[in-house]
Amino acid sequence: MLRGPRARRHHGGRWRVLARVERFAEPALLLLLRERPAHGYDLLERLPELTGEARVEMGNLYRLLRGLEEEELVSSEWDASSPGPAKRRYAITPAGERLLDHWAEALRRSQERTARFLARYEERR
Amino acid sequence: MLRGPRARRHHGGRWRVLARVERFAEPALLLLLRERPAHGYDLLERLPELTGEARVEMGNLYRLLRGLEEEELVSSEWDASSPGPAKRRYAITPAGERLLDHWAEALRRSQERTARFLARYEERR
DNA sequence: TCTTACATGTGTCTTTCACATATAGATGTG
DNA sequence: CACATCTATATGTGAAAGACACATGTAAGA
Repeated sequence: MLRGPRARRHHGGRWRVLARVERFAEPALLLLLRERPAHGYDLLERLPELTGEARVEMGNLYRLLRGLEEEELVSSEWDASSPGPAKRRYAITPAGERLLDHWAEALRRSQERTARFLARYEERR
Repeated sequence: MLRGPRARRHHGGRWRVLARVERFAEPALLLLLRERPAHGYDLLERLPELTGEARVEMGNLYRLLRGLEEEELVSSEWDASSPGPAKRRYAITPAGERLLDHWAEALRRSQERTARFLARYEERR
């Protein structure tokens, strides 16, 4: 129950807690794409700037990108211009920008909840 | 992909984003129990003080409490003193308090990550 | 030639969580 | 008394997100 990907056993019989925001990869991708269009591998390398220690797994990233495209939150096309393996270049859509705005609001509310939690935690530490 | 329990369809064909912290019910329970021992139903009513709009579902709460007890993060005993249906009174253990401390640290790191995200979001809004 | 970096994917299992349902004692209301 | 409601604790089940492993192909460099 406490085991698993988000709270892993770790040397010394303690649980490693990450306290990640659910589906944080999604707003992170949208934010990176709002700054500039990019392809998947590029996003994979830039994501840790936003997600930190909690890396996004490669396979899931590409699935997430295709999911976002199905929802018309991003668009993509094969980029034949540059050399090397074929790459798909993604760009954010207006609907994607609106969703990012909603994420930002939700993240602000999340910040407030967590701040209240931490204040209450410190109260009688 | 964007559907489901955490991002629900909502009037007007838009996705409601909640941005909750994963497994937040766990530190919330530990914090409430550190303040004073309580039984499940009592915790169920007090949890919204910490979780806000994101309610904890009853069935999952009792499962979570038993899971925490298996890990010896809380202890419990049947409370025959008060009238009404039998209730199980939970208390936090020293291991539970240590885990709560780890959650607090993780939540602070989460706050910083989210703050960086929001700052970057505002940058070129 | 062989390895490594770049680039995009699929298969599959576990964990978390939502939603529905079951059980039972106590209390109030017609 | 019958019936509903509140208190209290559970189980069953299915969907979504994510971890981990693997597959495929191009290109550059040792």
